[in-house]
Amino acid sequence: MSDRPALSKGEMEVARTLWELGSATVRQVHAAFPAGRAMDFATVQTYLRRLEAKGYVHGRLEGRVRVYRAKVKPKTVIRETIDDVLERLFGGEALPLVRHLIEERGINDDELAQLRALLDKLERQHRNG
Amino acid sequence: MSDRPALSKGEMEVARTLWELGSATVRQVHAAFPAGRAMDFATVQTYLRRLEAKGYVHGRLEGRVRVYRAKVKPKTVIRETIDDVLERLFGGEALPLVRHLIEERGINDDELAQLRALLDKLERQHRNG
DNA sequence: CTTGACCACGTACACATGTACGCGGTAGAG
DNA sequence: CTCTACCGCGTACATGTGTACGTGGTCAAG
Repeated sequence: MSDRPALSKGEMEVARTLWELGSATVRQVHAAFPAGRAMDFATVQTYLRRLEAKGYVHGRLEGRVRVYRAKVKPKTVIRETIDDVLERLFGGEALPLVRHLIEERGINDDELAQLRALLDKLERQHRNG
Repeated sequence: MSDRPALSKGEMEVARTLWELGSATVRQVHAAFPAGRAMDFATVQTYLRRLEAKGYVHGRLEGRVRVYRAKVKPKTVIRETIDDVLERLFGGEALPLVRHLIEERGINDDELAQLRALLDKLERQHRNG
């Protein structure tokens, strides 16, 4: 299923930023980084280059500036990443992770309600589908 | 919060096996590896050494054999790992990940029921606590 | 005592990752 | 035209990771 090399933590952060921006130059990605998680301009540049080498983004020279845009959708990357975590931490089972998230991390009333709605929807789909 | 160096993928697998065994020698960990995910004996050994260096396990010579046991609980590692994933992939929000797990990965009726029960329990806790 | 099985431990090594410098080119300011 | 600010790109390098070999020592069988 997964063909491209997986993303490292750092690469992931840069990819995430690029997804948010849609399309951006090195400088823009660099600038968009949350304060407190600053990294050097050149570092961002390297990450983008590596992301391109791995096939996750595509960069095109527009004038004298290279503009990058994502080639792989966040959903895909998220799925691959989560699949991996699931495999390594829970033997591939999704439910234990859901349980962990709900039990160990605080879920507030609002989120609880959203979850419940989600379950309702799923149940309807099961019945119909 | 997290002080020890994070576990790499491979280290995680070995740690997981050790958690299952509770306490084991290199050979036992090696043998306990699921077929299809075999790795060399020496590789397991190296991982255990590194896990010890990172403070995750503790090995003691019992007779002429080194017996390893986990120093850090799975729950702790899982939490740190998930926190990390959450941070990098979802900006720290737990709900989107739950949503992803429920929507993108198949959850069957049985699991759905379990989830629902979990939510009920949580809701009671919220009301009482 | 000799041989074989087994093990701890040091060491190795290629590739990945995190982080960054510096050269050489160019667009715009003066 | 010259200076400056900026940028692409090649390169670097320490550390992390995946994977493993070989040496030397020890217990057990013969």
